[in-house]
Amino acid sequence: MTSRPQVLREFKRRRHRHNQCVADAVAVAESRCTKLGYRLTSLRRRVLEFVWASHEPVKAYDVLSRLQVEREGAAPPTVYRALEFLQEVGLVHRIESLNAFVGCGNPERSHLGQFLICRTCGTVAEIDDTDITAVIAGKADAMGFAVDRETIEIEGLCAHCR
Amino acid sequence: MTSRPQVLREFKRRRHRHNQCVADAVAVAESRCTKLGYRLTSLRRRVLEFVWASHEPVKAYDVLSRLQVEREGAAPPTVYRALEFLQEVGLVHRIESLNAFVGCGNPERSHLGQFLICRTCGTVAEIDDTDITAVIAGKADAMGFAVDRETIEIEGLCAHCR
DNA sequence: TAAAGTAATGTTATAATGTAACGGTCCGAG
DNA sequence: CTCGGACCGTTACATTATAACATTACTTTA
Repeated sequence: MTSRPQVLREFKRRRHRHNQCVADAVAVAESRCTKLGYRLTSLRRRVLEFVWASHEPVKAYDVLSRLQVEREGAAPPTVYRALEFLQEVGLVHRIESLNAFVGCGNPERSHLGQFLICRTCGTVAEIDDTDITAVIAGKADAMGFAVDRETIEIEGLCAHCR
Repeated sequence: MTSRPQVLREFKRRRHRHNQCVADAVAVAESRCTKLGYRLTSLRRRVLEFVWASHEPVKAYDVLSRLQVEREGAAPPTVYRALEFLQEVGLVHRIESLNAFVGCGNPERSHLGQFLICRTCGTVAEIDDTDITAVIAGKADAMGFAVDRETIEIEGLCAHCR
């Protein structure tokens, strides 16, 4: 098992310029959609911003509530469709164990979905670790299993909350 | 990364004496509950049997339908309570990405929840792999994160379905 | 630029999944 | 045998998600 350079995104410090996180995410989204020929409509951008409202997973119906403040006719499909789009483009991940969504800070690199979830503060860190992927791929391969998608959600206590 | 002996449960052959799987599971459940001082009531046993009806994940409401055939008053809480109990005792795992449940064949050893899920035949294999756990624990540790629970659900194609 | 085609969103309804709360019943300990 | 806690019945409701069809907005091309 060789160790290679990899994306190790960290838990955000409690205080940081979060507006910047959102702005960066939107900028990345713009360029990614342009590159792929998809449309980041105002609805999709707004939903993305709501998902990025924190580093905690956000529920679809919470996004809906916020959306309804400014968009009268918003209904569940409005949100679910936008979220589905954002997932397909890799801008958002779904956390299966929480029925919730988090922004992906690095859509170019990762569609894996390896998450550390703090059960106290709720913050999620996405790690896109090639060693983990490699070990799993190796084990799966030994069983003749071809991996398509991995869902890895690790619950525990983050460094801040210990 | 040293390789140690580990439980590598296999995908079941298409044709096998499945009654035996169920019978074994119930026997294990009996002895485990006895050992821990819990009661495997007839309701809980029946729900366990329904979960073991196949090697595919079973939905709570499917269990409910079957239960209602023989138990007039069965309602969602009936099933969810039994499933919660079975999970706590380690006899059943919840597959988060499917909102469904599978039996655990080896409750003594594993509460980890590492699953290979074939997207064609739906069959699930539980692997309780110490290498995977170790790699993840190592990475988490490097970030100061203390792991409580891991949810690992790998979707792909099993050897049969390739 | 107008028409036609496609993508996106609005809208209504409903499906699927899960839980709260309270009351009754059963079972084992004393 | 009776008391207390565990288990289950029952009703109601909360949460999460999708189907289906109508309308609007955008893009392409003649």
